[in-house]
Formats: sequence, C-alpha cells, structure tokens
Amino acid sequence: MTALQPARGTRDLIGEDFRRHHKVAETARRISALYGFEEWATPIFEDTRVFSRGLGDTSDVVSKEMYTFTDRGGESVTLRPEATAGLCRALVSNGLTQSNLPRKVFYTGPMFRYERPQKGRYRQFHQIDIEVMGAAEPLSDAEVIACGWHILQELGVAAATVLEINTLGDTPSRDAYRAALIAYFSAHRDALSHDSRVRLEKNPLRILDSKDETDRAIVAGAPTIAAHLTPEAAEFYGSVRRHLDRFGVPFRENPRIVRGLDYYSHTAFEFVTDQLGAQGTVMGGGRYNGLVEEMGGPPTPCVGWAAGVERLAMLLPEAPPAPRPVAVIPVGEAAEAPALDLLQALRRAGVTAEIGYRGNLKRRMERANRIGARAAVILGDEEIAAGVAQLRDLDAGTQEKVPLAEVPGRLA
RNA sequence: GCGGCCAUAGCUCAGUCGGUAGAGCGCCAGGUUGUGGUCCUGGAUGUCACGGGUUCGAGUCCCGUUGGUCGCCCCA
Repeated sequence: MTALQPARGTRDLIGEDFRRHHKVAETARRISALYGFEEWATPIFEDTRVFSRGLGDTSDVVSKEMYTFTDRGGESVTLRPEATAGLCRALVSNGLTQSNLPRKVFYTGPMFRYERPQKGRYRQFHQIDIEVMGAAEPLSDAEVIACGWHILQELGVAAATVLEINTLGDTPSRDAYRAALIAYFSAHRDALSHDSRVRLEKNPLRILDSKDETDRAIVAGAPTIAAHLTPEAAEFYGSVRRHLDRFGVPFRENPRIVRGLDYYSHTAFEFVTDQLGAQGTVMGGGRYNGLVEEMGGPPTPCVGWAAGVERLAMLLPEAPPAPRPVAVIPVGEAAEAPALDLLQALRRAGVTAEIGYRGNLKRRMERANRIGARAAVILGDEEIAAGVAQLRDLDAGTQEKVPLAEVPGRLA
C-alpha cells in the first residue's frame, strides 16, 4: 500500500479506542485525586542523562530501547521511556525537595520505547503513574498500592487481575541475597537456559522470573530473600502487608517478583492478568530511594507505580458509550434562525446538541440516526407559527408537540 | 535483536488444478418535495501490501521488502 500509515508501533486513537483510553486516564485522575495526588505535566523529551542515570546503564530500556537524538544545538535528548525519572528531575529542578514533602503526584501521557510491537506493547504507548516523593514510611507504600487497586476496581478490571507483592529489601539485604543467588545458580549453571546464563552475569535476580521450564524447576529450589532480610527490612515489609490488610487490598506474596529498572528497593509489586498473552503486567511499581539523589537532589525516599493505558483499555469489560446528542432539524429557510436559537439554548442548558449543515428533512433524519442522536427537534413553518417544536424520541419513535421554551427542560 | 503465522473493496472474509475479481455488512441513489432506525429496487468501489522472478498466462508458485499478528528477549 502506498498510502501513508502510522509509523511502526504507533496507532491512531479514534472513536471507541479513544473513549477507552480516555476512561482509563480520567478514572485514574479522579481516584488519585481522592487520595491527595496532584497532577503534573513534564516534558516529553529530556536531557538523555535523566534516563541513563536514572534507570541504570545495564537495563534494556537504556541500552537498546531509547529514542535518542542529537538536536541542532548538539545536545543529546531522549523521548522519555517512562515517567518516574522525569518527575524526580522536576522535583529537583523546581526546588521542591526542601519543603512540603511528601509530594504526591499523578501523571499520564505518552512514553516511547523502541521495541518490537506486539499485543499490548507499542513504541508510543501511554501510562498512568502515581508517585509519593519524600516519604519513607511503609504506610505510603500501602497507600500507593491501595490507590492503584481502587482505580482498577473503578475500571471494572480488578477481578481480572491479581496483586502480587514482594520485597527486594534494603541494600545490605539485597547484596546478601544477590550473593546467595549467584552461588546457587552457579552450581546449576550447566542446566540453565542460555538466556539465564547471561542473566547470571548481568542481573541474577532476573533468573527468578524466567519463563523457561527447566529454569523454573531450578528456580523452585532457589533461596528466597526472606532469609537474607535485615531485621529493619523484614519489619518494613511486614508493616506494608499489615497496612494492605487494613485497606482491604487482597494480595498474594510472590518471592519471584523483581523489577526491571535498577532503582527499586524494598516493596515491589505487580497487578497481573492472564488475559493479555505475554504482556501480563498491567500495573507495576515499588519503592525507589536513590533516584532523586541521582538527579542531584538530597536523599529522598519515594514509592510509586506505572500502569499501561493500552493494556487497561483492552481489559475494560465494555466500551464507554459515545455521547448521544439531540439533533435540531429546521425545515425550510424560515426555520433556520429559530432553530439556531434553540440549538444554543439547548447547549446552554447542558444538552449536547447538533445541527446538520445541509439537507432536507429526510437527509437530516438519516444523519441524526447515524450520529446516534437520542432525540430530534423538528422546527418547520407550522411549528413556528404555533410556538412549538416537534420533539421526536428516536428510540421509541414517538413524537409530540412541545412549546419552544420548554424544549431544553424536557431534554436536560 | 530472534522465530512462527498473515496481507484480496471502507469493514469481515471467500476465491477450487495457475486462466483476467466475488459475498455479506457499510456507502450512494430511488421507492417518500415534512420524518430516521425496518423493507424493496438499483448503483459505485480494488495498482489483489510493495518490488522482482518463474510462466503463454500469477490474487494463486518462488525470492526480497514493508506492515500486521503471536511468541522469545525485555517491559507497563
């Protein structure tokens, strides 16, 4: 096909697709506001260092998935692959690290990763995101998760997902656990898949969520982090779980949950589903305590999550309905002016109303039907002479004369 | 970055053994010069994704490209 198409991994959101996306973002905006989150917007592209520092040089996102350009001034800039690093940069850039902490931020917008597209995965995709910046208390972890759960419930997708949580511990816990894992997997090195042997060098934690069957058998016998947690890290995790119970958020502990990006510690969680093929994670996040420092700010503990809007939009049990307007239909030239007056009166009364730009009565009725109008208001010479309009219910097919002044009230 | 499958009308898809393109839905017009959604009648629409090859002849077979899709890697 020679016609222009959207670039690979991008797509247009039109009609039902747009309404699905909009419902996800709007619901997240509304519910997160109930928890005290304020919405921010930050640039779509940033200095490349915001991401290379923030996400860790070894992560795939940084090493091979970023849209990075040199601009005309010779600066290296990158289309953001996620929101968190930019939000932490904004906290520092705007001098917000000194007071008023924690800041609770809601975010939604497009993100960019150069990946092979597949179901629920695009090169330009959208996330909703909340972050609590500047709180070290486990209550903030639990509140962030409770807010996510609340949003999923409101969207009607909660029943299709399961919350899995784990702890990655603090730095001493993680280092000790990492060493134990390396020792264990090294002993089984020859039985591991090729991918996992690479992981053993790069990021041993990643072997824990391998999909390879042989790996899984080995993983089943692998040490868990529980035995390596410092007392402080263990107490932190216990407190998060107690708060989740109090908030009434059901969860399943999964010691094999890890996070893809390097900045996480302590709480890690994912809402997963079996309805999206290989892209099972619908919302994922955790605690990250070093990122603000990476951006040049003071040590600032944070916790948050991101969720894929495309994935949530696909899970919505039903498409949000299109709005149903009222069609105002003048018959004959003399009716046009009063029809426009009535049209605006309807809109001022909060009624979605449309007028066709051309066509006779039949044509306009056809169009009213096609745009899903719930009612037609027909105004011709006879009606104007009598000071009324024909108000036709397009679902029932019934029609009656209504005094002009009463029409907006009848349709509100 | 790697592998499987797929690409025919606006949409969903048929197209036999290689013989010059079809259906349903939708769209347009009429049946009805003041009434839609139902019904009836008629009509339009394709570089068969793109490029090359085999052949007298390719939607059909072969190669490549692009795109889609599913999986791997990774991730929301």
